[in-house]
Parts: sequence; structure tokens; C-alpha cells
Amino acid sequence: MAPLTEEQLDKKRENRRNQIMQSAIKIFVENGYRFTKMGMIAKEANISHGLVYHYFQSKEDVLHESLKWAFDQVNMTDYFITLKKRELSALEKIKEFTLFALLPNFEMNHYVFRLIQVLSSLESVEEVPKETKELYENQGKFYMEELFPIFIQGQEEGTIINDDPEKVIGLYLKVLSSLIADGTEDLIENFDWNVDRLLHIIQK
Amino acid sequence: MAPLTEEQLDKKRENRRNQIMQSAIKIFVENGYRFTKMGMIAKEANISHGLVYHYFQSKEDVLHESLKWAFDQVNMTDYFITLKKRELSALEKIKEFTLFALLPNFEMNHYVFRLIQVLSSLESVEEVPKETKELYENQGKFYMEELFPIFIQGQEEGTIINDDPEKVIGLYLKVLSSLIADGTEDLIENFDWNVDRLLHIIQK
Amino acid sequence: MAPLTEEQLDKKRENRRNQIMQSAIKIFVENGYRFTKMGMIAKEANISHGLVYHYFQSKEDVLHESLKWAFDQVNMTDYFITLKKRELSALEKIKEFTLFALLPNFEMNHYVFRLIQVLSSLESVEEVPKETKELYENQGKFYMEELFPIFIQGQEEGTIINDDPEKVIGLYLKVLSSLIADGTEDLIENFDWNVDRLLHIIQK
Amino acid sequence: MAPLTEEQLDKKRENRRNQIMQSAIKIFVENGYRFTKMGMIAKEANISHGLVYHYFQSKEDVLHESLKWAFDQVNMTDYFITLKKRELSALEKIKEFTLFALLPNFEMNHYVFRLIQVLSSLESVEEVPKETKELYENQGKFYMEELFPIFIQGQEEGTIINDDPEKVIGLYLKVLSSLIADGTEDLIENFDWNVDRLLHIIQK
DNA sequence: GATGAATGAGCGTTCATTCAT
DNA sequence: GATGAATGAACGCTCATTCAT
Repeated sequence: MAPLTEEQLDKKRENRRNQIMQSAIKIFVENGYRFTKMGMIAKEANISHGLVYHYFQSKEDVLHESLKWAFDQVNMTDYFITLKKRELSALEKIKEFTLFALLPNFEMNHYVFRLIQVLSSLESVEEVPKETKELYENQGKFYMEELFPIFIQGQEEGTIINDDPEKVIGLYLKVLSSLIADGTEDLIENFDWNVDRLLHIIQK
Repeated sequence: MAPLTEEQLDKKRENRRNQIMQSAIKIFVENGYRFTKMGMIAKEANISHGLVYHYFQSKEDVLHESLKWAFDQVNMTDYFITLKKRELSALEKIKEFTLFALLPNFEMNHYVFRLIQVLSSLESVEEVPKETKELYENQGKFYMEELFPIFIQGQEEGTIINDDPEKVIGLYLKVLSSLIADGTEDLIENFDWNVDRLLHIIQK
Repeated sequence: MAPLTEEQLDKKRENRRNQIMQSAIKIFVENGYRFTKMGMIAKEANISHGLVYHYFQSKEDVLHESLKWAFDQVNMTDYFITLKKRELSALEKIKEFTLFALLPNFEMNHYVFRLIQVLSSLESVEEVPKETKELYENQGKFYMEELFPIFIQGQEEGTIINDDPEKVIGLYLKVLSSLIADGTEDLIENFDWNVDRLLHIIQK
Repeated sequence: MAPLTEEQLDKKRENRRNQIMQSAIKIFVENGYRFTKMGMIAKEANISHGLVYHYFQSKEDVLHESLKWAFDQVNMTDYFITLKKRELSALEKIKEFTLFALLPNFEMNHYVFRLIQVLSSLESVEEVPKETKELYENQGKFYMEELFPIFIQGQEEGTIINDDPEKVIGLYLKVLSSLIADGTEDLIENFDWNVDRLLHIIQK
């Protein structure tokens, strides 16, 4: 039979890569980097472990590429653009963001917050290259930057405490990411109430 | 030398066990269960790795026994008795407790909170038996019970929100333990301010 | 396009085989059998590694067929016919042969001596079938036969020692092939002097 | 039962190390570095592959330590001291040395020459550290230095060609080590005659 | 015919666990 | 009791070989 055209191959190849990265993200999030075994990723993707090495150089590479891909996928930039456009008070926006972050939701879009945790746990794993660790820092900066104007707005609206916005956002993000890392299942019951209480951390 | 009496032998055995468990706790807290190697525990205890198996069945067993022992050791009961006796408002007591929980402090007494994390991170580790995981739950119940009267006091004093105390305490403990699990280093800067803001979760 | 005739197809197939074998020889000579990877051969031949398996059964088969083909290709028979025709003393002919053998020269014609090494190094590799190893022996016999009359001539001319020619040629070929196997780079400096001294092995 | 005394343990440990190194040398000599599998060494030493790592850090380490040990074992220094003391002509000494070098003899003392080959083949293996490669160079220098006075003696006695001794020794050692590398089994038959002929490389 | 995706055996290495001393 | 030698399952990764397209 005729071989596939270059285009078809590229498509197939890309699909496989994505399939592997999706599986990898899931396994990394669930197990952390070091305990994730290549075989676990392969099994999740229903392929042989050897095949993973057809698409990626190493475990490190799988992590790095998967993270980059995941951050692209979730496209938080668009999320924030939309969020900021909405006719809401700052507090409502932050609530919206909080709901989005904490709702345990296994769709790729919501994995991103858990990924931050995976990344941050890498801080102490020497074998992971600096570039990968930098993704974390950048991600953190990104949220800081996106939330900054919203918090300013809140301060102007008089609903958010008047302390240094960086300090306020820093604490709030820390709490959110810790909760996410720890697992948000416990929060589902009384979800709205929980979120409302958390918002008091930053409210006047 | 005269041979040791049975009692003396038991004492010696007990000491060794404690020495190992103390070391194990330290290493488990610092590295988590999976990345703790038997050799690390043995080294910390200044014994050979083979000897650990004279006192414990397996790594799992070391974990389980060490956790039980640690929870006994720290004797949070005493802590709470003392805390409750003090002439403080409920809010001040809870702040006191929060400071105690979040301050990174490596004395055995303070390890207990970090142990919660070791335990909670085991949730997804199949190889750890249910009984060990249950320790976590029990530990949670204990804090709930101890904090309950303090929160009631706070509601009576009018400083704490009037919702179901279990719900309130549950959220607060969840936040604290998540932060501990995630690492509290980031909170040191502006520590008092951070604690004050966290208290707003439960304040009227 | 009109489909190719059976003959043309055969021709094409033959060309591909040759292309692969040529590449294989180069890679085998440069890396030895065991460290040659199928991918290296495919890359050298500018084809996919899968295609190699359309023309050969296995790595072993590539080796065997390539060796047979190479020995045919280099046509040392012609070389010796020409050499013997030249108006030279036996010693000059042997020197000529020695220079030819030792000069590192990557044209196919000169690979043949290095192939001897590839083969001889296979002696201890169990996975290579006997038949392939036999090629080595046959090759040795061939040189013996071709050099025999030249050495006789030398003995008649009184320049070569009068011992059993097989013994003399045997030693000389052993020395040459060992040097080739070991690498002749060290011999380049003072090349002529080195060759002259080696000739003393067989000189009166 | 009482544990072994430190001394007994050291003895046992040293024996094991030696056993492993002896096995390693054999396997390395027979297979070269890259094709030697840790399992082959372990099997030769009748131990599990895991145990090798109790005594050595890595495959590289096994090689390096084994080489150092082997060079110590053979103690060529003593050999040369004895050789030089003997009342022999230079040519007789060199013949003696040649016999010693070429006689296929699997006792450790004679492995040393084959080791040179193993080492020299490492030149192109990047993964082996420089220090290990340096062993080769040092070994070469050592022979050069030890043979130097003998060759000078020969030149004075008028039996060895008057060219630059380094050049002469260099060629002779190259031939010997190439033969050893290639295998000296073929030379056994007519051994004395073969050695005599090889000596003509350096004779007047 | 031709491609390269896919598989799985095997290698170097680590580590929980067992066992002789 | 105490040591550390010894084992073997398992992991990250490579590569000969097979197979769908």
C-alpha cells in the first residue's frame, strides 16, 4: 500500500504526541514527577513504553513538553481576557476565578492549576532542568499580572483590602494552589460557602 | 557482665524502636514516603539498614508504627489543655494555634502537622494499607474535637461566623493543612499579616 | 508511466541492495558489527530503516550478504593479476601490497582488509552464524594463494627466507591484519620506514 | 550469631572485590568495554548483578578499578628489574619479553597486554572518563621507558638497528599489541620461529 | 516498494528485603 | 542483637524487528 502522505503522517504524529502528553499530564498530576513511571504514561495512553521514546527524548522531555503543551491548551490568556471584559465587580471576578480554579474538574482546562503544583514540587528535584522549573515561575508571574488589575479595581471599589496588591494576590494564590495541590474533593460539599469564606482573606 | 533481665531487654528494645521511629519520622517528613529509602532512615538512626528489619516488618510497617508513635509523642492533647486554660479570646487562641501550625519548626512537637501531609499524600499510594491511611482521618477528628469548644466560644464572643462550627473548622483546618503540605516558607515574610488574613476566613 | 518490466524491477531491486550493502560495509568497518545499528546503515543509505528489512532478513543477513558482495566487489583477483604482471622484484611487489594494505584509504577497494578485521572480530560473537565466519577463513586462503607465487619468486631471487612459504606468508598476513584491525593511524608517521621494517620479517 | 569482626569483613570484602575484578578483566578482555554487560561479569563471578553495585559504583568504575588492580597485579616493574639483571644480550632480553607478551596465557600476569588493547579501544568511547583512558597512555609510556635501555644496549652491541630508539620501540610495541589484540592463538604453532622472525623488525 | 509507527527484549542501575555470620 | 553481603524486581532507556498504511 502507498505510504501516508507527509501531511497525513504529521497529523497522525501530532495526534499521538497529544495523546501521550494528555496521558502524561494526568499521571504527573496524580503522582508527581519522580513517582511517575514511563510505563504508567504508556499504559494510560494504551501504547508500549518504547513508543513514548519515539516521540520524546526522555522522561524529562515528556514533562517539559507536556507542561508547555498543557499551558498552551488551557489558554488562560483568553480566559482572563473574557473575564476582564465581563460586567462584574472585582470581587465577582475573583470569585469566578476561584470557582474555576477549585472546581475539581478533570478536563484539561482545569488541570493547569494542579500542574503548577507538580511544577512547584520540582523545585527540589535536581534532575529536572532549569528550563522546566522556569515554567513554574513564569506561570506564577502570569497569574500575578493578570489578577493585578482586577485587585486594583477591587481596591478602588472599596471591597478589597488596601495592602500591597502583590502581597494580597500572593497570599491568595498560595492558598488556592495549596488547596488544589492537596485535593479539592473535600471542598465540594458547601462549595459556594467555602469559596465565599476564602474570599474573606482578601476582603475589607 | 551479667545478662540483662527480661525487663532490661524490653527497655533496650523499646529504646531502639523509638530511636528508629524518631529518625523515620524526620526522614518521612523531609522526603515523603515514597522517596524515603530504608538506608536513609538507618543512617539517620546510626544503625545498619538490616537492623531496621529486626524491629519492623517492612517500610510500610515503619511508617505506620512511626506515625502512631509520633501522634502519641507530640501529645497535642496537652497542648490544647494548656491553650484552653489561657486567658485569651477565642480568636487569640485560634491565632495562637495557627502560628503554631504554620511556623516551620523542626522540633518533634511541631512535626505533627507535617505528618498530616505525609499521610494525606498517601491517599493515592496503593501499596500503603488502609489502616495507615485511617490515621489521617482520626487525626483530623481529633483537631475537630479540640477546636470545637474554642470555635463555640468565638461564636459566643461574636467574633466568629455563626455557621455550623464543623463546617467552619473543617474549612480552616483544610486550608492550614494544605498550606503546610505545600510548604510554608513563602509565608514567613509578612508572617503575622498572613496569619491575620487567614483568620478572616472564619471571622465575622 | 508505464509499469516497469520484470527485468527493470529486478535491476532496481539489485541497485537498492547494492546501495544498502555499500552503506553497510562502510558502517560495519567504521563501527564493528555489534555497535552498528540498523538505523546507521539506513541513514547512510538514505532510506528508512524499515526498508532494509525488505531486502535483508536481519542484521546478520545484512552482514553476511554485504561481506560476500564486498569481497566480490573489490576484486582482489584483478589487483593481484595486475600486481603480478608488473616488472618488479618479489620484494617490491610485497612492499607494494603492504602499502596498499596498510594505507588507510576509504575507497571501497581498500575496505577489504578492514573487513577481514570485522570478520575476525566476530569469532567470539555467538549470534553470528558459522557461514559468515567462514568467509574470513576463505578470504585468508585467497590471499595465501595469490601471494604464494610471489613469495616463491622472492625465495628464488634470494631475498626472502627459505622457510616453508605458507608459514612465512601466514605470519606476514597475520601481522598485517592485526595492524589493520588495531588501526594504522600510528603508522602513518614514518610510513615508509615502518613498512620497510615490517618487510624484514620475511627477508633473508 | 556474632557479626564478623571488622577485620574479617574487610578480608571478605576485599576477596569479593578481587573476585569481581578478576572476572571483569576476563570479560572485558574477551568482549571489550561496550559489549561487556554487567550481567556477564556477575555471571562469571557467580554472583547476582546487583552485588556488583555493592562493590563498585558503575560499569565505568568496575573498568577503572579492575584495570588499576590488574596493572598492580602483574607488576611489570618487578618483571623488568629481573629481566634487566639477567646476563643476557639485549636481543635475548627482547626475545624473552616477546615470548612473555605473546604466549597466550590466561593467568592474570599475561592479561596485561590484552588490557592495553581493551584500553586503547576505549579511545573512541566517549562515555569512559579521561582518567581511565590515561591509564593506557601511562602503560604505553611505561613499556617505552623500560625497554629503552635494553634497546640502547642492543644498539651498542650492534644487533639492533641504529634508528631513533623511540621509533624502533614504538613500531615493535605496536606490532606486539596488535597481535595480542587480534589473538595469538595462530602463532602458537611455530611459536619460536614466529618470534624470531618478528625480532627481525628491529634487527640490523 | 517504502515509510516510520509500534513492540518488547534487554541493559545499566537502584533499592526493599532476606540471610549468613 | 547487629552487620552488611546478597538477591531480584523494577525503572529509564535503546534498538532489532514487525506491521499498518
